[in-house]
Amino acid sequence: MQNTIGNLRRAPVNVVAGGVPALCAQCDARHIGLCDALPDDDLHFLASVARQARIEKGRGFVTEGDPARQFFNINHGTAKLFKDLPDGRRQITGFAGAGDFIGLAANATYMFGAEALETVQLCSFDRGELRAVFARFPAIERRLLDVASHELIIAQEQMLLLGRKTAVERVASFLDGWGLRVASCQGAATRLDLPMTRNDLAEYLGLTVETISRALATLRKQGVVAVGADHVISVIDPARLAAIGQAEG
Amino acid sequence: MQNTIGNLRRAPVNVVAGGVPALCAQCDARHIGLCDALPDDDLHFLASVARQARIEKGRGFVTEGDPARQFFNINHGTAKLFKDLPDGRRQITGFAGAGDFIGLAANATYMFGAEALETVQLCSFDRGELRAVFARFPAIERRLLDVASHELIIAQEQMLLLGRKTAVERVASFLDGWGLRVASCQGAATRLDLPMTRNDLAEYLGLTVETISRALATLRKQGVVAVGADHVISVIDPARLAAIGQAEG
DNA sequence: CGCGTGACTTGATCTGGATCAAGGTGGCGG
DNA sequence: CCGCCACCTTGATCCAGATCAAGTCACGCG
Repeated sequence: MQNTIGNLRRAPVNVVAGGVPALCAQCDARHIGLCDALPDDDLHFLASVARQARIEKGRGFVTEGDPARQFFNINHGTAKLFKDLPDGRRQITGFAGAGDFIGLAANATYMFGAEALETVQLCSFDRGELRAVFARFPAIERRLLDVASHELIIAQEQMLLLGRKTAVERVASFLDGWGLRVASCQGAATRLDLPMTRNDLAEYLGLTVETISRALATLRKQGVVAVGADHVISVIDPARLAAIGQAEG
Repeated sequence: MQNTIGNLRRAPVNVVAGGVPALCAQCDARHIGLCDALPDDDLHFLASVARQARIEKGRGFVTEGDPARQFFNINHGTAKLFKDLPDGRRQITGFAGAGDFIGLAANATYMFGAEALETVQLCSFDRGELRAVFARFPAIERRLLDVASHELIIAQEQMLLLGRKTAVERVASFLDGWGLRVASCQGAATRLDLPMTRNDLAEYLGLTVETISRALATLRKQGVVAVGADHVISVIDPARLAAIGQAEG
């Protein structure tokens, strides 16, 4: 239950003349997620209540059960969100990347844990101060409702996956979904650069590492993907991958 | 993709002097869910944009893929929400009862199907008109964000269940959760009156009917529950049930 | 350079829950 | 009253994925 963020600091609100706050200028999420709902001017107000932090790879920054004092918005990097059972079984409930909001699914205490898969940069907002932000910018609250609704859709998709899909279907679904995710930022990518280990994948898809490995081998033998070194997976046949993931194949 | 609601009608806004709209008077959800966020006066405005409908047991009223034109708020009865795979595999993503809101997890089209488990009464709101409601009552939008956040917590809990729990743990989790749910309305109940069949349960918990039956038999033999006729299950040892569901036992 | 360690793969075996099969029970229409 | 049908239970067998086991590979470190 220790404070997992040591290096929080009040964000400096340096303003480039006529531009966006320095804090936001090189933020990967400037034009997605929360902040895109605001004109540049209002962004200054938001930046003034934000603190920026850098989380090293492998470091946890949310502990399930801790009082939920802050929201987070990821600027750069990827984190995993998870829930554990007392005996160590773990379910990763999602991966959060640039623009993603962490902390919606919380009441008094966090109902999940979070850990950086790679070095993560994020903005954190005090939950109390956020009330003030809502009052001033109803657009943000509306945006949050949209975000939450979308997360609900993703969550239901994941329940279908966990409850009903086979191992190969789960892996295909994941790769297809991850492809769409990066495609929405960059162009349609054939080369996926995954930030997570096979073990993370297993904990996300409700399987074991060995089964992930075998499912990837199956997809490779079918000529659907090519498995490279260092977490790189190339999609050879995107249509087939999608079909398998949707259980149409 | 046919319209599954045949008997929608414009709700009459009969006002009992100094009271709540007649539409809302005997609504089970009057003091939970959406409407509790409003004083009686404002309720009239809300009622004026609501249509009330009655869905017979076993009747579907949302079809995945249909254009998402309305939100629903259940007044009475229970419905199941689900997602299907092309080959017929089904995952029930949740059960919605009085006060529960249906339609958050949708964008242009519904991303799930819904069907009444017992005769259901509900209010439906046109999504367009709801914009106007938001503008007039920001409290509702805030409430919806709370609702969505809470649903997100439930969804993550369910992912943990589907991805990592054993059959007996899943059934225990469900019974424990259902017990808490009815306890929050009525007092702590030892006698659970379930509206769904064993098959629904299986589709909710990612199992088969047979496994549900066996898991209940196990819990019965352990003296944790008693299985009665007609969907009645009595909780003999609530603490033990909760422990098994949380995988602490 | 050798050694230790963490991530991954592949093979052999085991097992929890699925599938297949056979009743039991109760409501309901004729 | 009977026969049908939907729902549930219990038993026998099967199998997808877990578990156990053994390597391979890349990398950091003394």
